[in-house]
Amino acid sequence: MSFDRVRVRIAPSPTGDPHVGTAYVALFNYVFAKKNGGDFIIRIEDTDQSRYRGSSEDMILRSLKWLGLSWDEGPDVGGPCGPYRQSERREIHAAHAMQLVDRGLAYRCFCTAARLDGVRKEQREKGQTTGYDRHCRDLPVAEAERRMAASEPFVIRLKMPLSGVTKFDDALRGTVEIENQRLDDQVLLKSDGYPTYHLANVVDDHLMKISHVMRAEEWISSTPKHVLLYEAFGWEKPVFCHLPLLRNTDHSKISKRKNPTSLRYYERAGILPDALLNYLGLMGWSFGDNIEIFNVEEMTSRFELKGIHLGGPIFDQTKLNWLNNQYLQKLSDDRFVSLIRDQMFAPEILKALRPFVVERMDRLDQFVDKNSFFFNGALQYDAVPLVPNGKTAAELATMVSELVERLDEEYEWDMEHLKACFDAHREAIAWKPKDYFMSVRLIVTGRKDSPPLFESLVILGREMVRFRLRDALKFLRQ
RNA sequence: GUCCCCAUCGUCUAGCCUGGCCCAGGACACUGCCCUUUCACGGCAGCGACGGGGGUUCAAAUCCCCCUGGGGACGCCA
Repeated sequence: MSFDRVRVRIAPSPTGDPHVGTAYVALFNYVFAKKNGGDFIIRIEDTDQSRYRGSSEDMILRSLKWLGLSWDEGPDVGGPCGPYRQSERREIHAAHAMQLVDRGLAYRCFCTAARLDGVRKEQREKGQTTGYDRHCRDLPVAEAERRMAASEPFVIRLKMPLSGVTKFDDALRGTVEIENQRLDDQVLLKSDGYPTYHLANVVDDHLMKISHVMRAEEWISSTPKHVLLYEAFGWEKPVFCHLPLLRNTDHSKISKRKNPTSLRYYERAGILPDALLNYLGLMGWSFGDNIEIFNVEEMTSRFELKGIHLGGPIFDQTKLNWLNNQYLQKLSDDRFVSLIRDQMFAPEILKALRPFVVERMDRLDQFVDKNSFFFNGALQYDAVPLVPNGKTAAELATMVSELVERLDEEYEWDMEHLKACFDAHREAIAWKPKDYFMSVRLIVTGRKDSPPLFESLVILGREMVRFRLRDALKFLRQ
């Protein structure tokens, strides 16, 4: 038997802002599905309750819609293979894990996190590869039963073969193989009853009849584990295809620390969805005939998996801007007007702004100038005294980089949380409030006479604030 | 460290599979010129790459090997 229909999926994890890498993988999956008359599916992989963020799923779906990518099945539209949210499929995953235990292909492991940490630490010190030492692999059934009865927490691990080689064919790279003895006894089911990525992914891909697994390159090394799982269940494997990883300018995997990665940032920065999609289509793929400007339909008509170039492309803001300019020039009057009016000067933003700005202006014609920082992207820092008296640029830079770290940890973006976060940081480094907040104010708003700081931060949004802080950091360190 | 993946201008890439048409084409960026009351757009020109070494071959960016370099993975995260 083989798959009678092309079905692909993207499986974002709702742990934060919608990521540009998700859009990248989504585009290629989408185009591949359309090219082959298949289905494009979205499945939410929310199996990590510690990192789960309630609003994240909505933001992801919203951003993908903004881009204009539509899906045939997903958590919001449903479909024949639902539910499309993994947290709602826990019983299915647990049952599959148990099936493997019953067949002797998986086992219960009672090792504590502390023990595992210790094992890893020791391995690292000896210069060995870290991995589970299989302490519980051969636990007598009776003992396992006894400890279970005593309600000791446990996980279920897959019994990897101790010898031999596991191989799979990557649609772009050919055969990839790895010696089984290098494979860790992967956790399938966590002690909280949720599945790990590996289990949930394989089970759901199979149940959802996914024919091609197109995902980022970072998954290559765990693919053999997935292959072994397919084999343990006796299921037909999909075609695996690992896409290159988007990179920062320093060639590392793209990350929010070094590059804006949130789709919401690009939307707010006024990048047009078509331009972003077009740019993403240029990453590792080319249209041919020296044509660089194309839409998704055109990309679909020419798309071939084999045409994907495997070198990791650097996400270059400058070229994105150029492309966006090309699209801007082609916009119709109506579209241009509605974008400026509804997006740049959205009524919600103006309303949110009003209470803080009215008292600072005498005439309407001052509005744009006094509040330009709400609408601008990068600010000019050479004309403002960012560094307080008595401090050095290096000290300010250190302060800002710590602040960015702290803000990245802060999930809630409201007055209360921001204030607590800033106060804690300021106290920790013992800066005078005046120096501390004036520097932040200048960095974020570019001027001394701005509306109240926290209100401004809230309205500006996390993405723009992070962008400005990092931008200032670059300025301070140059 | 171990394993895996990758390797053409600074960046995105074409060419590589099916060696010769490639003293390597396009785009971004950069520089200069033109257009222009400014800036931008646009046009033109310039700068700029097959990582190194071995093979195979009449012939290698293209095939093979080694080295180097880069990246990823080594979690009860995905």
